[in-house]
Amino acid sequence: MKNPRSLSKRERILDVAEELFALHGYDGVTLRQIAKGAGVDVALASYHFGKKLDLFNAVFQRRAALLNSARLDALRACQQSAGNEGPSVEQIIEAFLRPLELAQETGDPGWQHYLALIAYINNSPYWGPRMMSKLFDGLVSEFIDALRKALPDARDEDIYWCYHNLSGALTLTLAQTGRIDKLSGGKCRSADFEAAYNHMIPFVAAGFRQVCGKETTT
Amino acid sequence: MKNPRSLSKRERILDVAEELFALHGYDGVTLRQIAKGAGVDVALASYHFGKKLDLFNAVFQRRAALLNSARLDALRACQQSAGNEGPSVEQIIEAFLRPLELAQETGDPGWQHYLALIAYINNSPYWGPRMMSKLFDGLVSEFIDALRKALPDARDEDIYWCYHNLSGALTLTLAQTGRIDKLSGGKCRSADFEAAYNHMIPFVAAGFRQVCGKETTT
DNA sequence: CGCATATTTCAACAAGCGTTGAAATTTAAA
DNA sequence: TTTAAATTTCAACGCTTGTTGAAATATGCG
Repeated sequence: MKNPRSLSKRERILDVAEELFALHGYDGVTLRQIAKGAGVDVALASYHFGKKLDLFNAVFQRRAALLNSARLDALRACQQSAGNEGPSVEQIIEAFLRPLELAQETGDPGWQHYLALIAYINNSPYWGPRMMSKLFDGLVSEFIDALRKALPDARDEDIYWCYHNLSGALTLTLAQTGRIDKLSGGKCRSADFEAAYNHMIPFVAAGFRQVCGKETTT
Repeated sequence: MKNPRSLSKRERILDVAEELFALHGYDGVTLRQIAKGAGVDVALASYHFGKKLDLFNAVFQRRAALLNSARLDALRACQQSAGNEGPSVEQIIEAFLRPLELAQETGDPGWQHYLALIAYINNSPYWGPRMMSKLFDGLVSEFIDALRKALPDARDEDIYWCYHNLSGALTLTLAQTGRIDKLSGGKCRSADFEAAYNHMIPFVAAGFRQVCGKETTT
């Protein structure tokens, strides 16, 4: 009985945990809330995942590999199509951001909750260092290498600070706080990731060029 | 006995609460931890502030007015010195960011914790809409008005998205997660706000110009 | 000092927490 | 159908939580 159709309840626990953790953070959610949301007994979460922290990690890990490979594929693709001069800053940033749109493309609301959870973790002084590095530093280093090639005159320090700005803008987007909706009087919608990226890509690319000097490619 | 020298313990509770809330979030901190950190009985927090949520709000409000007026003063100052063409994008962003350096200038570590708390709240889908708007929307609107004048060709929508990018980059900086320290191999330090702003200002200004069209002023 | 008020502690409460062992149920193969 | 394993629930545990009323202490005024 390795894998019967018990996926249902186990998966439902992950889905509810994902949504609640993204909204209220690790300490703001109880196992009983998760169980109630999933229509399941409290003890079932422990049976499937162990401690509360293990469940948190399971939620975090569930979509990590898929997300990482989607972004890495996008980077490889734009590198391939760019010849030996390498891709432009815009193309690299596009590869970094566009795969995140699978959150709406798949129609799975879980992806949106997951990205909000990433934002929560990335912005947390406690969880950030504990969880982000192990899973995302490899990917980020690849993108930074690509940016270094596209900006050969740049000092390393400047590239990292620029990436930091990119990461912050992205993080606030993923967090979905809805603040821009109110500020703009409805002209902008937090949920419109495509509009967010359409503005973020030229914005960030111009910032990189300003701080990190001119490019070699086009 | 309106105001004897009881400021000591009351203030210590606020200081400890500020630091712990910034690090672990609202639900990640107990009143007993705060009391223990302040060297005080649990009940004292309730006596001075009421419910836990009231203490949270008190921490949030304590420095809000001072911070807001410092930033507003900086905006007024750069508007005054800029003649009737108005200040440039750089000058406006500088006025938005530089006052935050009082966190290190005053030598009061509480300011750093406070700014990290702002970052936590601003990035939270739960607290963001509940707390940021009432206190900061007025200030933000003033800065956006100034940016609109400096970028007369821009569509409103574009300005708000660009501000969103600025806000995100700033938020991640204030959160002090230390991720950039590790990623850069020590070349960049999260605690070095001056370096962060020195990179953020030209980065963001270039982004605004790219997305929002050319300026009228110099 | 003596007194009133503000501050602080003490002690306890009801409720909710994560976790666990054992019982009940479902499942899949024989 | 029988059987054994996987899944799910039940019931309870020891502990911590936020909050509160009463007691104790400190403070400042006349």
